[in-house]
Amino acid sequence: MIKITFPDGKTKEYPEGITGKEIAAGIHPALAKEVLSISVNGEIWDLTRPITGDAAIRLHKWEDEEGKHAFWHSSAHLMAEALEILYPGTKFGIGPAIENGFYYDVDPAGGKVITEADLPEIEKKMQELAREKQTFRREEISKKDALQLYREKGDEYKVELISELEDGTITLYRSGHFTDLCRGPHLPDTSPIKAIKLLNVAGAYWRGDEKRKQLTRIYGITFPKQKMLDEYLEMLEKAKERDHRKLGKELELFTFSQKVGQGLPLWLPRGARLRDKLVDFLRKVQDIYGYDPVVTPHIGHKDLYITSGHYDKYGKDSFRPMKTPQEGEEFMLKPMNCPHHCEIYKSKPHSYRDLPVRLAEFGTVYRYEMSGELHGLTRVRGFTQDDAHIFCRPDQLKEEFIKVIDIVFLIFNSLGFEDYDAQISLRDPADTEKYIGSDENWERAEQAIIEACAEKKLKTRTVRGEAAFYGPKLDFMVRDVLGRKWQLGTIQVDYNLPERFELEYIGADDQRHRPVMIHRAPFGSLERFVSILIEHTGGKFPLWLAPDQAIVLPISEKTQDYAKKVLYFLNNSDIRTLIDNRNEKIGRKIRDNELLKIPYLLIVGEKEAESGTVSVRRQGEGDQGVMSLEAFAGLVKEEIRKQTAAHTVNV
RNA sequence: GCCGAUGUAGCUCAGUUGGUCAGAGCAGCUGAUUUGUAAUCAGCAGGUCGUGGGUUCGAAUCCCCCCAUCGGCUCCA
Repeated sequence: MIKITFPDGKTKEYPEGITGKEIAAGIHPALAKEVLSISVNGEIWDLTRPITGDAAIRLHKWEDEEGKHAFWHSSAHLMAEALEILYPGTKFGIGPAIENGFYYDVDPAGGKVITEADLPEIEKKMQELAREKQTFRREEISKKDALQLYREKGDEYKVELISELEDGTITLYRSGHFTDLCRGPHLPDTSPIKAIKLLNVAGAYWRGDEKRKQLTRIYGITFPKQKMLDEYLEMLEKAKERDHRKLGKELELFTFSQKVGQGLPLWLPRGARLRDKLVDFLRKVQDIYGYDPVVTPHIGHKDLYITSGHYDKYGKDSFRPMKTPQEGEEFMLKPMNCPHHCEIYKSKPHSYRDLPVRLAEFGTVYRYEMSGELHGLTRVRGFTQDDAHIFCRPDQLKEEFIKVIDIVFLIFNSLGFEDYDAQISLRDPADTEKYIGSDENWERAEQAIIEACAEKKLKTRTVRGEAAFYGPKLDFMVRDVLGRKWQLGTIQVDYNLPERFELEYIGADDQRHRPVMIHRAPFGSLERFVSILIEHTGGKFPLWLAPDQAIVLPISEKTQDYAKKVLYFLNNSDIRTLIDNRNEKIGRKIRDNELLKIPYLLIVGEKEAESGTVSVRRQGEGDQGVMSLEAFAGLVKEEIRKQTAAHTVNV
């Protein structure tokens, strides 16, 4: 007998070799049907794998990540089996479960190109196979046998994977006619896989290495019930409605022109107004936090970037230098503001008493991004950073870092961004070659970040090897409507540029010292920030940011004069107001302006004209009743006051 | 950059096997209507079918180059 400990701490004796499935069935037959995988002493197992010693277990259902994981992993195998049947000779790379579904990287035989048109057929085959209720059988195999198996099969990808594994840890899973090298775990059989949807096909480099062969990656998702799949697909459709590229067009926020060039956004009046509001907001915050504004040109001498090291590192990936016609001097579009700011720092001597010096600029930079990377406003070739560089003493590093985290918090709180990841990126200790700077400085900077995050109680994920070449950093990442992650705010420590630009300050000891630099951009770039803001709000911006806050809708021409009075009154009260003077019925004006997501629609007819009032309609919420102009202006002011109260700065 | 898909009026889309196939709705313009909380009616105008080649008696439709967009991969100072 063995002792099994349940998550609630209770224990029970079972015969040796009992399986998760049997334990579940013993608790309740219904549970046995729902359970998908089991954790045994913290390791996720198949439900059918015999437990041979005392163990702490957890049973996983669909609601648990571990349950979904087994479900989707098994689905990937099911798809692989379907592919092997439909396209014999297909070779297989890896096929993991992912956050939403699964994929498999495959190399079809005979130059077959799998496209989206093939997906329905694959889905159909998967359905057939799932209904066969194929069992997944786990099998331990020696490295030698595994290698032989896949050499015979001619699958060089699996051979490569196996050759990197340790003998004694290799397992195969067999289901139907398909055998896969796999760590598991899997469902007992394929029967729970009821609803299948293959989503898209993409190219993916083998082992993520662009120098190696590109395999065909097929993404899919499966569910235990058709209804769940329908709901998932509906959710995806809804998310697409909030895509900033779609809303940007519909709400006339920004556009692109092939003639201007790809990845170069054109901000339309409504978008520019929104952007200006964000800039005003951050300027105010930065004033309070002791930043000094600076302005620098869009181009800089090539020598500037040779000094900064950017030319060496990124010269090939930048827009090519341009030459002056007479002297042939080379200039570059600026890819970074920091070299310019370093020169500003150098323009006069600094005392330790002056530090920190905080130079801020909404600086527009240009970077050559590969064409396949461009994406709406989130990834562009010309963008404006809410950039600033803090030059401080080494002993001020942590405190300055904390202040920047405060600014990021302030922005995220003000705009209701709650769902973000904070990632500390440290250097890869195994490969210190690719980084610039002394070990001692790296160590000190990494500690400062870690401590600052701990002090601000910021939940972070630490990733080694993700640091910039010049220093460690803290990034704030958010997701777009389709779940893709993007970096917004960033705070980066840099010991490198002060060195390269020979920046100095005079210390209390009357000696020259080198300052430390912090690069920071709480929005990241205005383009990306606005794209996320659009998706986050679905285009319904908070009143203080809305490009147009109200629109006056006269019922007929008879009330146009009064409507104009209302317009002037509100504009004079600093409420951004428009008028809809079209010769249309009121229902039409309401519909069109609701769709433009203007926060307040003010309907004025003869009744309102007589009494000096407006009939107020809040976007998305309907009629709010009639009120005087003064009362409406007060309402708007109060709403804005509440929204911007979150901006209160505590320094 | 790589793999795959897509590209028809400002927008959203129809165009069957190459032969009145250059269309519709919305937007725009003109006129009528003077309107009370999510689309008033009528008329007009608008496109070298992404660009450039090619095949053909004939190409939006077939082939090739290029450009852009979309989904991924890789990259992201």
